[in-house]
Amino acid sequence: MSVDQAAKRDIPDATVARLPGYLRALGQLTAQDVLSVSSEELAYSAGVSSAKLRKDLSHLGSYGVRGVGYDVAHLTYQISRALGLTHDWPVIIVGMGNLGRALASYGGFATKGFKVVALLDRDPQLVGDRLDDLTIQPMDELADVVTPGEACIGVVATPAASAQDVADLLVTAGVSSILNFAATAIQVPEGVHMRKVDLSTELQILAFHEQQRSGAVSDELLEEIG
Amino acid sequence: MSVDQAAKRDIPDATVARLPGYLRALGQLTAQDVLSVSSEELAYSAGVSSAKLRKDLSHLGSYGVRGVGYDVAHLTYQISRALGLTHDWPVIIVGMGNLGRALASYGGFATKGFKVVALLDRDPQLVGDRLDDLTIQPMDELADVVTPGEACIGVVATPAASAQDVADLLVTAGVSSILNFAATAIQVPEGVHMRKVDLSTELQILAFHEQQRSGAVSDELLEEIG
DNA sequence: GCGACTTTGTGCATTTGTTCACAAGAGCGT
DNA sequence: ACGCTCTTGTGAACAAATGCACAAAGTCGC
Repeated sequence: MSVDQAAKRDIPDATVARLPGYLRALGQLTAQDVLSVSSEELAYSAGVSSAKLRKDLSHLGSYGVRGVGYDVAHLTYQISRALGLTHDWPVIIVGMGNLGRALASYGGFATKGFKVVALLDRDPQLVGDRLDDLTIQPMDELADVVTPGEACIGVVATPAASAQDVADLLVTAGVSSILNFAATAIQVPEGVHMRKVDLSTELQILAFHEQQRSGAVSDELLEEIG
Repeated sequence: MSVDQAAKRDIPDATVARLPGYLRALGQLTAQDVLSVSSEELAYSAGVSSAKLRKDLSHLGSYGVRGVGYDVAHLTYQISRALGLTHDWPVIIVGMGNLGRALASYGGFATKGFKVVALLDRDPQLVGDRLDDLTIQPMDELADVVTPGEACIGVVATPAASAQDVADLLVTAGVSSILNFAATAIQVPEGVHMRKVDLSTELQILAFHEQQRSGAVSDELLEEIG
């Protein structure tokens, strides 16, 4: 095993979760023709502390220059490589309701690294509709769009009720990474990676903090009175 | 300050982030007329370990019965209360493109706890369109829809380029919690809570793990050969 | 009532992540 | 060549989160 691979192997999860943010900030700098950036500046753009940024980057290797900063283009390349974005990953979206359609036309895929290769829906009414360059296909064509041996990411954008069934079908077809937008937890066998994105979860977390804030205000008032 | 409030005060962030998942799992149990559930079962439904679930719940108080489990209705209430969902929070959505519209009609809001009170967009073409029960309003009516003194959650679903401007406007209008769906990091003043949901970030994290997997496979092959 | 059985709640050890503070470099002017 | 200034990279201290294992506390059958 090369040293290089060993270095990649043990990038902490917390760091991996932040790398896309750095990549995006670097993209904005590139668009502004900025050639070099300090950890302080990049950290600000990405919304983290500079110490955290430097430690994160140190897990990838030593790509900065002391006294100067980081070369925007080179760091972009190194992070892309660490994340495995040197080639495009095929993405399949299942569920062409409001959300599925929004996702399909979302610029997020245009970002280098992903390519939507198929849109699926169970509803015969939707099958055949065109969206951008793709035609919506029925569920039973799933096996045809997954290339055996090639890794592929499945996006579940169906109602909660069918999310588990869809996930099972994806796994059976050989998809080993699933992004779940449905409003339910889904179970996947070991070895399959699953991430969940959920509007109401995020709102509820915000609600908690709002409530904490108002609670704190009440307490201050109470203390003043008491 | 009551003991109760003190207990709520120091719920760890990691726990808060998982409470919505428990709440959802409990909702499904309620729908199935299940009255009582063990930590093992509930943990499975929510996709966490039972030890983690029990420790999480222990931060809210002691609402289980040893040897029996948790009362579904009571635990639902306690978690709702801890999250501050005992009354509805008003939500404003800014940006009525594909994503904004999908969010507005998403069932996630129907979940008890939130109520969309306004839809805004900068584009005069969209202003006046109706969506469900609401009419899309121009940006300059923002001040009118935020009730002074009442906490409110703002959802940013605009293109990346205008996200920061929109966030600034929201903050100025008095919104103190922001959920950002735009493909960019935004800066908010201290005291304002901000969370970010991003498709490409999630895809990139999945890509990283896929790449790790394929790397691991290569390494195994190399070891067998060597 | 009492013992067998079940499941919670929690103290403790371990792992993971963050922050601090500074030595080690690298460029620059003289 | 040398010292000055800047910024990285990192060891070490600190904090947060997780997982383990079991005592405490309940139910149930008899």
